[in-house]
Amino acid sequence: MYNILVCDDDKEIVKAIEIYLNKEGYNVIKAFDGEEALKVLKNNTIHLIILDIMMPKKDGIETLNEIRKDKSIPVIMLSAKSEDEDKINGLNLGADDYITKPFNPLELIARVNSGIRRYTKLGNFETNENKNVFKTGELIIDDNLKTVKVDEQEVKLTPTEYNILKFLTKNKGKVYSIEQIYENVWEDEAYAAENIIAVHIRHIREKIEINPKEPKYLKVIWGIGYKIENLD
Amino acid sequence: MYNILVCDDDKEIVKAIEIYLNKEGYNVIKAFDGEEALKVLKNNTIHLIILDIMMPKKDGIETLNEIRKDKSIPVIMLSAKSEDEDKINGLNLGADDYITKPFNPLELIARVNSGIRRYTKLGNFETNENKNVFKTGELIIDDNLKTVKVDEQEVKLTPTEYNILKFLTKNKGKVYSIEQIYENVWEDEAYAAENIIAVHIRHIREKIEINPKEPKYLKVIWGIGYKIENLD
DNA sequence: TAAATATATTAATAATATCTTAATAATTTC
DNA sequence: GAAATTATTAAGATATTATTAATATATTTA
Repeated sequence: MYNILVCDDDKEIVKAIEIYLNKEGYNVIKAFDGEEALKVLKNNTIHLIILDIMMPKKDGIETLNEIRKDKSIPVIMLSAKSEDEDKINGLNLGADDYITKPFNPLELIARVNSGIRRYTKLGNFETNENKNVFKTGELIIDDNLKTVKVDEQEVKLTPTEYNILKFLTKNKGKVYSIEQIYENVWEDEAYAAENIIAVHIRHIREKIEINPKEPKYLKVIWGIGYKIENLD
Repeated sequence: MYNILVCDDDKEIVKAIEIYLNKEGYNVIKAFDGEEALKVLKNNTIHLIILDIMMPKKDGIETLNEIRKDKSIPVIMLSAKSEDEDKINGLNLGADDYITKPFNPLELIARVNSGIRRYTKLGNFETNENKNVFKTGELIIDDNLKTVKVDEQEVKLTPTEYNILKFLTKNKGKVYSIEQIYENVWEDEAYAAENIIAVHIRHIREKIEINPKEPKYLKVIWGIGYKIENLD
C-alpha cells in the first residue's frame, strides 16, 4: 500500500484526485497548503507527492525546495494551464513531473504509477558510493568528499567555485542563465550578477580546463547562459 | 502478463477474441453476462475490460456504471453495428473506447494495446523529457538543452536564429509572414523587418540545410512568408 | 584579538559573437 | 519582361562575455 500526499488549496480537486487514486489502490493523505504538507511529510511515510503550485501560506515551489533539502521522493507538480509553461520550466524546480490543470484522470494515474514504479525500483536504491557523485567525461565531483578531479588529478576550488561547478555538473547538458546560476548557488535574488559569475567562471575554467580559451567542459551558450557539457 | 476480461453473451465471439488476444500474449478471463463480469472483477486483477453492450441479466451500460463506481481501468465497449453509433456516443458512459461488431481483429488488438499502454505506462502522454522537444524529419530541437540536431549532428545557432527556428518548428507546416515572425520572436512591433529576417533565414539555412539553395526544412512561400516543412 | 591568508566582489577595459543595415543580385509571379 | 519579393554579401553597430587588477570581505592562524 502506497501513501500519496495530495496538496492543493482547492478541496474539490483534492477530493477528486483522492477518488481516482483510491480506485487505483493508493492511500491518499490530504493537505491544503504547503506548511501542512511539510508537517504531513514529517510524520508519515509518503511515497509520492502531488503538489499544486499556487497555494496560500507556502506555495508549491517553496514547499518543493524544502522537501528537496532532505528527501528525494517523486513529486508531481500541478499548475493551472494559464500559468506560463515556459515559466514553470524555467523554474527548474527539481520536480520529477508536472501536469497542467484541467488534467485527464488517466494521465494523472499514469504519471503516478510511473513515479511510484521509478521510485520503488532501482532508482531509490542508489548506493551510497555514487549517490553524491556527479561526473561528465573525466570531470568527477564527489560531494561526499567535496573533491573535484579532472583526469584523475585533484583540483582545488573555492566554495563558490565548487558550488557553481556542482550545480552545473549535477544538471549537465542543461543551459542556465547567469540569473539562474546566481539564484541557485547564492540562494538569493540575482542583481548585477553578470560580472560576478563571469569572474568565477573564468577561475573555474583556469582550474578544470586544459585550455580555458577553448573550454571542453564549461561552455558558454551565447546570449543564454552556461552549461557543463554532457560527455557521457 | 496482463489480464483482460472479455464479456459477451455470444460465446463464439468471446472465444474468437480470446484467440486473438492470446496470440498477442494477453491472458483472457471470460464472462458471459454483466453480473459474472463484476464477480470476476472482484476476485481478479484485471488490466482491461472488453464489454458487450447487449447482454442478459445486466447489460453493458449498467455493468460499466457499476465498474466506474470504484475502478478506473480502461473499458472497451462492444456494440452491434445496428445500434446507433451516435446514441452510444451520447451515452457518455465513461468508456475509454468502443468497437462496433463485426470488428476487424487488427483493430481490436490495436485498441487493446493502446488501452493497456495508456493505463500502465505514460504511453501516449508526453513525458517530461518530451515536453519541450520539437521535431520534423531529421531536425530536432530540444528546448530543455537548447540544442539543435540535424541528422544526429549538433548544430550551433545564435540566440536569434535559435528562436526563429524554434518558433517555426513548434508550429511546423504553418506559414508565417515576416511580420508575424518578427513580432513573435522579438516580441516587438515589426518595422523594416524584411531584410533582418531574410538575413537570419539565410544563416539558419546555411547551418541546417544540406543545400541552402534548395531548402528541405526552411521553405519560403512566395509572397506569404516562411515555414518549416512538416516531414513527420 | 590582530595579522595573515584566502576568497569574493567590483570596476574598467578588451575581445568576441551577434545583430542590423545597406547595397546589390537573384528569383518568382503576372 | 517588369514589378515584387526574396537572397546574398559584407561591413558597421550593438550586445555579450572574457580578462585583468584592485579592493573588499571573510576565514584562519598565531
